[in-house]
Amino acid sequence: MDARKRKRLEAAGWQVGSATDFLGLSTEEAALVETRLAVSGALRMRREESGLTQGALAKKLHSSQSRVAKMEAGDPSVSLDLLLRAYFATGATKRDLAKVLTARRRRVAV
Amino acid sequence: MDARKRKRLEAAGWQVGSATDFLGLSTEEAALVETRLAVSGALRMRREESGLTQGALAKKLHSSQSRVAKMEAGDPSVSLDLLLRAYFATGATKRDLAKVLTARRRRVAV
DNA sequence: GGCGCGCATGTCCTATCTGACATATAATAC
DNA sequence: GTATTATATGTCAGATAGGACATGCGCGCC
Repeated sequence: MDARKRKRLEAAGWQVGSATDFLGLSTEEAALVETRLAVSGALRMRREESGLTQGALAKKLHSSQSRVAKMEAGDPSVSLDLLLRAYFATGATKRDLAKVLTARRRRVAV
Repeated sequence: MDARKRKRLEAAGWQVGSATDFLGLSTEEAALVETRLAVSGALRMRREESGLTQGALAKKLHSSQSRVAKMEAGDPSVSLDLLLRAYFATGATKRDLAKVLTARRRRVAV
């Protein structure tokens, strides 16, 4: 199974297990998926905190509301490039990103 | 701003180099580019420190030597997804990534 | 000199991602 | 009720990134 396919499956919530796990692929993919999720969560937080709608953010990015929704949903069809572009467009900095990457998984407010 | 983005904006009818700069686009692009460069530099460092050739790393990734060369050169044809996949494949963690993002630009050894 | 090794660069063809659009759902206001 | 607003989901043509391959460059070695 190639890495791309694998990524798609895992991001979609699948448990992909096979011999390749012994080659470190699993760890590497996990880190990537975690990174994506961390950014997409942080993006939603920043957007909501700045009172922007998905449509408004999309306009800033010259993108579309549906794509912003997919970013925040962690949809595997969204690249990290686009995710980060959106994240930075909310005013976040590299330093903010670093924080998000080290932060322990946050419990959502209720 | 890289040529592709510029082309896209211009094709969409924007004046690049003037008004759009005030909308935070410039800052956002800068952060993205800096992030890419930071990762690509860190990748090369980790690869060399672990004594891997570009070809060997490529094999791990099921990619090719030329693409690894492009990653490390910061070539715009390489996505952040691929860059991070490679970085994590060297054994780096999210925490390592966070460090790289906050580190002051390092002077290359002479 | 030639040979091999590691890295860089450019060009294919194909796979994947993107913005746009349509449409659906949910919540609120009237 | 239905209108509006924000978000979610699916699809598609066109744009872009992918691996593979060829080739060039520098360097150490014999």
